[in-house]
Amino acid sequence: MKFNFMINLHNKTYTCPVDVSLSFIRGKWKVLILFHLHYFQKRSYSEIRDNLPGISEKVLAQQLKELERDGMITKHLRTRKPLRVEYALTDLGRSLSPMLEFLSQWGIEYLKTNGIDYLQDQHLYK
Amino acid sequence: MKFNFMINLHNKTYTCPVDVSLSFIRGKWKVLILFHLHYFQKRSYSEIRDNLPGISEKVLAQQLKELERDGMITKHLRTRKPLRVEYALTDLGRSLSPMLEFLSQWGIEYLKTNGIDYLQDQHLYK
DNA sequence: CCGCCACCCTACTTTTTGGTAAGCTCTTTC
DNA sequence: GAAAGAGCTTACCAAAAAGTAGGGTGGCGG
Repeated sequence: MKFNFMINLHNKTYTCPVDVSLSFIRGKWKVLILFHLHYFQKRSYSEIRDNLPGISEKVLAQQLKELERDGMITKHLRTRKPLRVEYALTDLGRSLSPMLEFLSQWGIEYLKTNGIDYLQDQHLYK
Repeated sequence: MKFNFMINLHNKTYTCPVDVSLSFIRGKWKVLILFHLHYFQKRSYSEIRDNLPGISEKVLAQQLKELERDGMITKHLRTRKPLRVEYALTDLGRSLSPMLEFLSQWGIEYLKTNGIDYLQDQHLYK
């Protein structure tokens, strides 16, 4: 039983629907950004940046742009005079929420079985 | 509200549990391999290869090794005389099944809203 | 005994991705 | 009016990931 045929979409080729899904979340920080927005609903540029320790401005701006282009997030101009923006998930982005939650829970579980209690630690560090 | 502290595990640093989860499935083909094994239960090296059009033997062997090292899959020696092996998900690997199913369904949905009926096409190509 | 297939491995190159550092506008704050 | 912060951009460089091309063993089928 084989079904190795290709899917063509947006001038790219995918091996299967999973591959299509993955194309949206590839990139070191994308899922983290999506999870962040899932968790906080609306966030400014600097709020996202400050909660992703290690990300560079270049990469952040880049991935935000790609996520916006792909219809996963929106960028809302709050004020133009002092430039203030707000990022949030779109409906499409929100449709990934179950996965984002799953990844978070799975990670917490994995840490627990490896002797790290994330929730307790979170409490310690706050 | 901020909680930017780090998690240390296996000599690496993670920003949050989601990041921990992601570390297991990074790589262009890993999720595809996992989904494949989720779908077929047991598969040989060449069965996996033939169902991932475009993957090189180098990368396949590499990612299989990493997945094995990370406890996601097992490699079972079926026969030694003619070397025949069988890859399958471990319990840990199987614990990702909900996500694998989700990614597949999400991709199918996405394709549908973009005018591609995957199931129908699958029928056509088989 | 020739070739093919399963099951890889290795050296090397290319591509992709991410990081560094700096700069720029506008605005509020001291 | 200097500094600092939001929200970026750009040029350049490094690292990571993936691709290419070949090699190798050991059956098995003809």
